[in-house]
Amino acid sequence: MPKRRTPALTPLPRSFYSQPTLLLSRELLGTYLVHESAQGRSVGRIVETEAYLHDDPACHAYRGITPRTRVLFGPPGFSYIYFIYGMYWCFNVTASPKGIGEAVLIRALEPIEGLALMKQRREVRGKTLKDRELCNGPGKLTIAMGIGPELNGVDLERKPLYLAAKDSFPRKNPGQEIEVTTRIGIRKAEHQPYRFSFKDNPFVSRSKGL
DNA sequence: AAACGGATGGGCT
DNA sequence: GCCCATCCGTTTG
Repeated sequence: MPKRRTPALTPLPRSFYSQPTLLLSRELLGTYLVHESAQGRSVGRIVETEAYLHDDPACHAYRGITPRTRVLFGPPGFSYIYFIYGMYWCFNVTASPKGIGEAVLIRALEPIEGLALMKQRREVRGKTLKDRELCNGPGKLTIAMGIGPELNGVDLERKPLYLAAKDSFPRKNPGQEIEVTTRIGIRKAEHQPYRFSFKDNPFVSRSKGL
């Protein structure tokens, strides 16, 4: 007796990632991040993003190509995963044409599928978390989704890590108004309105930002 | 509700 | 040696 059908998900094509980065940051809202790992499939709906542009001092690519930022200067639609504060990994989607280093940071997801697996991965000091605490931050969602450094630089057009279109699942939350605020946790170019989120969505990392 | 500090390690001047 | 696109528990108002 099937409890729930799992939809066949198709990765978004390269053309999706080829739009201007600020537009892409908006268009990413509502799409589904999918990781098909050995432990199982987990899916989250993107509800919060931040753009990092080539002329933007807060962008890792601002000072040019280094071993770390190499993937940022490649084609759009690849993963850029970096290590932060000695403990966490943050997941980005590369944007902009080859040779220009821009990206979109994925800051929060609404957990859609594989919640038991997410809770297992995110378990903090033996305590089980609420659904809204699983992916409401860039460092949290990589843990919940099982995304680590081994996935840095992979093509998001293919398994095991990819994005699927907004209509891949029945829409849950009403109210899809997009809110634009300043970015969180940065000290350079902190006034730029480069953060995008679904207004009043309970799964975003914070309700503030401006 | 907001502010604060500790954990913890790679990247780059 | 300083800076971090963070998180979590504790303290303070």
